[in-house]
Amino acid sequence: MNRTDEVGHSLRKRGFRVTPQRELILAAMRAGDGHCTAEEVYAHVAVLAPSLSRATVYRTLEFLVREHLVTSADLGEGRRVFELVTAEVHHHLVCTRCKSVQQIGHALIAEMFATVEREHGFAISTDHLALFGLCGRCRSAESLS
Amino acid sequence: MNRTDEVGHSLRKRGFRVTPQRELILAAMRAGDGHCTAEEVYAHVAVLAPSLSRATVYRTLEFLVREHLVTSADLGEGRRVFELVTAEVHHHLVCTRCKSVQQIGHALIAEMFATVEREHGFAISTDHLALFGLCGRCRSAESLS
DNA sequence: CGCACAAATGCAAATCATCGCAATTGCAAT
DNA sequence: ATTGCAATTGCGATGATTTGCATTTGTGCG
Repeated sequence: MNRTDEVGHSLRKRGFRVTPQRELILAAMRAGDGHCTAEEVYAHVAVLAPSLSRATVYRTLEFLVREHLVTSADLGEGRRVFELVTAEVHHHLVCTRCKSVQQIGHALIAEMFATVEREHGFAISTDHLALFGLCGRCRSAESLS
Repeated sequence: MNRTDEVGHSLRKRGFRVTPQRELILAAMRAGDGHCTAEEVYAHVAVLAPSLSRATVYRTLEFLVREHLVTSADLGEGRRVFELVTAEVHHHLVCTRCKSVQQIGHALIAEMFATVEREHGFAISTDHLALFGLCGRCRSAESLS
């Protein structure tokens, strides 16, 4: 049983449908390198299924996020990206100067989440954070000026 | 010298202009209860200055964020909110179930930021985080079902 | 199989947000 | 007070995203 079937089964089990549109959208996301914007998914899918509407892409992505099969993060400047949920939970550091994006693991963040939960009784489920600031290179460049 | 003058002075000192539009937008934000969306600001100022365009509101808010006079956060559901920078840096816990929003201080977050900086050489400047999850009440309700 | 029904889609219109560019206008220096 | 210049605005166009509603179509069930 491949991953497509697994996802399909898991959706059906929860009372949702597995439509050709959803399969195409998931396939498009698997084909990409990880992050993709809604428009990228649409462009990819529109080749195979020209009648598939933008609205369906947006609604499906939102649906997949709601069902925890996909995560999304706003990397600033209108760049909202989507990514299939994989084993590795991670977050991003976005440099506001050079726009570079680096990835960090979940450990540090999880620790902070645990403290918040302990002190405020609030269980955080955010699993794809974008944190803005200056990367190492830009910090050096900045301090020279 | 009131706060308006202070902001004006601080902007001029940095080579920016204090225009009637900017003053109106700042006044609208002070009139609100803290958080406000771009559309709310626009609706508020459009009464006094119908010719003030939406583009100016969006550009001005973005400008004020860039100049650290305003912070913004995406509290989910397409609601990007803006807030005047006050003394107290804070963040928000947004319950995905009951939509309640609670505020937390900067201390816990700052600690995590410091660790990220130490381990990744990245200086985070994010000062208004929205973290999603379940509030105490909804966690109890959830565990019953 | 074929049916029933709710879930999902497509379309078009509404909404939210951004952008290029010409015209305007603060403001600092005469 | 006047002037010069760059910052800012308004406008209209464009792009991104969401929504309402009629229609289509998976899915479970007999």
